[in-house]
Amino acid sequence: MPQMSEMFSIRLPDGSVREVEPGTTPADVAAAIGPGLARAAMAARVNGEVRDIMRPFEGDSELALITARDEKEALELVRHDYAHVLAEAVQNLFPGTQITFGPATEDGFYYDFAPAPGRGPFTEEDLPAIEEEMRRVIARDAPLVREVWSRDDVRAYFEKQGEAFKAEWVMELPADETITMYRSGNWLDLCRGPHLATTGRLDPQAFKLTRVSGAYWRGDQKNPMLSRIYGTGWLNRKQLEAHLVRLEEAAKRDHRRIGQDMDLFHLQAEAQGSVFWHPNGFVVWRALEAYMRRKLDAAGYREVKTPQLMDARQWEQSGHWGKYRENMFVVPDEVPNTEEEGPVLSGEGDLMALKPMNCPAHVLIFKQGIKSYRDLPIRLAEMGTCHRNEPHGALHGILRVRQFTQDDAHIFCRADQVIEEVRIFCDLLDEIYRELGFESYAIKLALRPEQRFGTDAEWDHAEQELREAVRAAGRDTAEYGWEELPGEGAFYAPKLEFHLTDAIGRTWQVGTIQADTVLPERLDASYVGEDGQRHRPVMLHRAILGTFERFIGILIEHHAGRFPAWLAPVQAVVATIVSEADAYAREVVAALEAAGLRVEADLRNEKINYKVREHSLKKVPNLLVLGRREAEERTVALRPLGTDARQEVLPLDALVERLRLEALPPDVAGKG
RNA sequence: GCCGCUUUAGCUCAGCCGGUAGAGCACAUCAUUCGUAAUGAUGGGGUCGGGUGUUCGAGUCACCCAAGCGGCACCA
Repeated sequence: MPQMSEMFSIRLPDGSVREVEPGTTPADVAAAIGPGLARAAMAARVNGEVRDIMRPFEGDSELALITARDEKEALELVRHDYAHVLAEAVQNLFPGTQITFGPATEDGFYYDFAPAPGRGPFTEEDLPAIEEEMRRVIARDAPLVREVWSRDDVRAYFEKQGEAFKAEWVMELPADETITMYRSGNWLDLCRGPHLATTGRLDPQAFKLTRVSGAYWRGDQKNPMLSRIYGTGWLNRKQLEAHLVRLEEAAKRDHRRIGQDMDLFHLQAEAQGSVFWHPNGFVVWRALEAYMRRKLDAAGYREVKTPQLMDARQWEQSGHWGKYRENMFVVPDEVPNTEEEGPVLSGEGDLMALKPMNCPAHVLIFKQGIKSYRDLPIRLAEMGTCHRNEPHGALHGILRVRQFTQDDAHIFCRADQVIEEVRIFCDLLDEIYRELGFESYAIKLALRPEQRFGTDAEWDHAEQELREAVRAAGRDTAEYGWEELPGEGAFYAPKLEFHLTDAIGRTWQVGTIQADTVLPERLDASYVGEDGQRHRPVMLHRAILGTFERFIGILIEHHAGRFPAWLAPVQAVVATIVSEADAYAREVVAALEAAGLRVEADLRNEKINYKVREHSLKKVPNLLVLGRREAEERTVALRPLGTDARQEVLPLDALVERLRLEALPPDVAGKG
């Protein structure tokens, strides 16, 4: 009979306790409870830490077995294992390939490789063969065995294997870290784990390699570029298929595709990164802009318009020339020499730059005349068009462009007004996001970065003020995904970021507000205080939509092109069935236009089926069908977008009033 | 900027080993007046992203450039 002290007490989630001998593993406990659980158990949570199910207990422990029901942990485990299997498969097929890192991601996994000498990066053509080999590795069902190694042994092993990256990495692990290797057959990887008991626990039909790409070693542009293989991985085939369907659905919402289908805008090489807004797309822009103007007017902002071009010396003074020049478009202030030479310049003129942001110009407006503390806060808004020479690889549809228009504003206020102004801003932004049809968004506080201006005391103060403002607005809660992001702030100030969640759960950072004392200082902005002395105002940089280009892109994807009526380029199409209804159709169009609606007539000699299809694909919110019957009875058959053939027939007057109300912008609709 | 892929008619795409370009939709004309997601026939339309080279001959092969796409890096 062994002494109690030699036994470990294992406490299970139901509160029961089992005494086990040293060397016992969670898998043993699972087997003792029942064969079903033994089969289902993928890993173990031991004292709060997820561990291998075959790793013996090291003392008295709290144990919870992880099964597929613990979806978050289970997915993370299988994805990490798929990455591991991917690495093994690649090395089987391509000897000489070096392994580096391979983590789980949001919907799958990736692994970064250094291709063998003489062999280029992997291409998509390699993927089917690699998938096959992964299935063979899974089928071999080798145990994944955790082994504790010494740092020097690991380095010696990888150096011998020609694995320079792994050998480099192991030397940089923290001194107190237990270094583990995972063995699958005779294949070894440096890995923290945990892993499933064997590769055969993976479903060979629940993963798919999706793409290849380059990625810098350790995420640093100065390092060599590795070849990354991405995959998506799930617990079972059904989940994988559901995921692939979701990807297809997301692709259908792509704003570039819808922008073309609905004739909203286009992009072309001659104006790389700038948008050509077509009449349809610009309707959306104007409706959104008019809405924002009403909101800002009502919130005490004054709108301004400032120059596109300013002298380089001004940008020097604001600090942009030093920090931001490589992203600025600089133009010489001179005319071409001769007509023959075309746009050739001598280079002798002064330099000017297109504004990459509006802040300095707003400070210059603030500085005109003397401001009293009584004047503050002063809220200057601008639909500010800016140019930034973004890295070309960053450009993406209309979401990331080189010319864009911000819903920008700068609030100049006293230090004691910052919290209240930020709080008011939070409320305004909340109202706008809801009116624009977004049900949820998250608020993040981006804290001081490593490279920054100002003292720690100033940062403490600035960060604390933003925290307090969000608390005052009642939004520092889980509902608003409130969290703080260390190191993510701008170099001159911490910032609040507002991330919208769209209809299919993706998030987009759009709004921001940041409290800045640096620029007022650099540009010598001041106001006269109660004490008769000059003081520096605080400058709050803020945007709600971010940019019109990006926000409209997000709206397109959020609504999948089916805009609410107030934003829709065409709000209704009047489609006739027979030409006898043409005259009446013109009357209907005139009545709707008189009510302020954007209407088009479709009197073409086409079948009604054809017209329904075409306008449905163009996502026109209301189709008004007129046949002989409607013309005689002076009614309209209304078919709202997305409904089936059963339409509602209304008298003309009622129809006009109904569509008029439906097309009111959200800020007007509530007010009768 | 870095890695990979792509670029053929307005759109979506096909063109095997190099032999002088094709489909569907769209567009135009004609016929059809047909009640809720594609009526039929006929027709027009492309210096195959740009450049250089290899070749008797290049949409097809090689190299350079550009743009687009997917990532990486960037995102005051």
